[in-house]
Amino acid sequence: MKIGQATIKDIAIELNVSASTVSRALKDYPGISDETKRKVKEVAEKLNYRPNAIALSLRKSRSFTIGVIIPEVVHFFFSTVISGIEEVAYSRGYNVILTQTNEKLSREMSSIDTMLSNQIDGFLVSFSKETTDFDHFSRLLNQGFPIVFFDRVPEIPHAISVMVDDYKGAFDATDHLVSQGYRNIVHLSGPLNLKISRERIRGYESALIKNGLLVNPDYIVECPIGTDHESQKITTKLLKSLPVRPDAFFASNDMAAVGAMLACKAAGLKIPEDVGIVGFSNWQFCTMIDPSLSSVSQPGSKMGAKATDILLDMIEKKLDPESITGPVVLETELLIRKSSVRI
Amino acid sequence: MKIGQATIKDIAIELNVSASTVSRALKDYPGISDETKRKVKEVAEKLNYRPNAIALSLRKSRSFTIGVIIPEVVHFFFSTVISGIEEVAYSRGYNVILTQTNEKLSREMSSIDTMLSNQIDGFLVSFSKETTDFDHFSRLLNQGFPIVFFDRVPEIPHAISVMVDDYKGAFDATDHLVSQGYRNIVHLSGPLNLKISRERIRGYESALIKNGLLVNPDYIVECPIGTDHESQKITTKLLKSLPVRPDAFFASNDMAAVGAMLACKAAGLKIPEDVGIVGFSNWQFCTMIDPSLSSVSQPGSKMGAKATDILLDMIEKKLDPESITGPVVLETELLIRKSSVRI
DNA sequence: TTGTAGGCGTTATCAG
DNA sequence: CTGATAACGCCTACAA
Repeated sequence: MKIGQATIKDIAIELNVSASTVSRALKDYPGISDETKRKVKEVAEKLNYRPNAIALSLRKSRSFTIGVIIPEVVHFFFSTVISGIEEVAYSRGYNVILTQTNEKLSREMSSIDTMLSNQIDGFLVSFSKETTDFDHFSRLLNQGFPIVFFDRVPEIPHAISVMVDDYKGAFDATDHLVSQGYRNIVHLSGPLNLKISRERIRGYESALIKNGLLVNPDYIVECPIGTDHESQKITTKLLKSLPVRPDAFFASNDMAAVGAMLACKAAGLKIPEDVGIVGFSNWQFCTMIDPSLSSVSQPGSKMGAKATDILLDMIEKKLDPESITGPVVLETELLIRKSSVRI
Repeated sequence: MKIGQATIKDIAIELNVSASTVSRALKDYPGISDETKRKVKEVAEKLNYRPNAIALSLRKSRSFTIGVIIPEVVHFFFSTVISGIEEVAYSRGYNVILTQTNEKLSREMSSIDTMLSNQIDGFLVSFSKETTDFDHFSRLLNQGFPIVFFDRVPEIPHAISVMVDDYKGAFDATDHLVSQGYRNIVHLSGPLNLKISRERIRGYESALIKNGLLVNPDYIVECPIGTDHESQKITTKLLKSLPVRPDAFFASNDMAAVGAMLACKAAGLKIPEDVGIVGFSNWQFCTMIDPSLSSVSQPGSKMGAKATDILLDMIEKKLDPESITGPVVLETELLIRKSSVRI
């Protein structure tokens, strides 16, 4: 038994035919005798033949591999995106090469480089926080290299991107709180330099206005870090400092929502009777806490799946990039649980 | 400007030299005039030359890519492992191809197949819950193919594995519960076909015995799926069926622990006063729930990093597989929080 | 129905 | 110091 993988050549030698015959027989080409096909397949089986994808890639200048560039793997939302990506890629016969930037631009660039070296067929990108200049992407786009951005999307022409409707998600959440009779709704916002944070604030404000409520700037509080710890401290302070006690919190992320919940409980307030709470992202723990946390779900897995489908369509020329004009916006869904239902 | 990537040939033509000269110049081979080197590098830069890793792989029968097979990406523990893997692989110049099995054996096998087709240099594997027969791995191991198992490790000779000390983790957790005065401790176990589950059971039993308590088989209950939902149902039933009401639950994973917590609360039991609870894995939400959940932390990132280092050492022949006799065992740490402290 | 030759991009080997 | 050639494994015109 030869060391290493059996090749077409090995089969050919064994059967005293040419390599091309074997190649054709294996792929059921017309014009190969059934007898030969049978024999070839038999020997292939016997030798445990496995086509060498590398040789194929070289030949076809296609690797059937896509590169995924993501800020951090250990992040629930991104992990769901990866999962969606992997699902679709697998079902369509593509491999996924994964790299995380840890929010470093330098690493983003070097990863792009090695992936290109590896002849990947396209990129799926959510760029790092350090990335403010998009030349390294524009250059590729201009060459017609397939790239689909998700979640964090750049403002450059011809870039195809997939994102969620942050505005509507925030609007729905706030509107729901109002419909439950809450009136003094605090918004625990994300970092104001992020567009998603600003969009969510916009949604929150619109919902208040639509319902004839006043927008009070004191009720919009930034939670720059976004941990439960931070938000717990902030909420505790708010409960004491605000002239009118808030009766609801809409947080820009679930961890912040949990912080608010813990702070309220500590202050002796009952949820949802005294205070309603809604988060954003629908992390797994939403159903595990008590009371269960209402949240605006971001379809991470769907986003990954959608982005991948678009990318693969581009790669396979099933899709004309020109046909996509704006970003693909996925719907969020307000999942109503116990933390915000009192009627 | 040619479409697609520039090749060595393009540089050669541009400079009227041979391809081999270019190849050598680019790699600073001895015996190439500085003048030529300079010119070659200049043109390479100009044409934005990037070596074709695929061609290299074909030539060297090495892809500088490792394959990672994991049950689920959306799983806090595994995402930390992936992160550790990616870190080390990146720093050592390897690519990571990722695949999730979704706990399906069939998918595990087919992923192995495509990865082998892609000439990966080695595997990092945590197998699926369905995997009870390890022939597909043994075969590779016998051929000398580099594989490192992590977390879920098989019991086959010559398999190299990295795991945490499940026995000790479970022992510590149970011992802690006893020290807090809990006496009727139920263990919600993982699937019994996984070695980690059995090790945790062993740790649980040892701790009871050490403390002079009886091991009651009825108090060891399997939660095959491991969701909070499942465990909630199981716990609710247990609370009714067991002759002596349990006063503590040690769960093999945090989600199951949360399920138990919810079930106890629903039954009107106070935590930690009436019932103590400890989980396993230290998921992020442990600190976010009320009461906060004690848990045995598993160093996921470290596990991924360690497994990758070993694998790459094997691949690069820096390591004699024979030199590793037993599994590499990483320490767990019991994080004590409110759910289990009543003294 | 099958075989031959050439090439995908690179590099090792052997000649000059 | 540099060039020609072959080979990694596979596919596909073109020939036979």
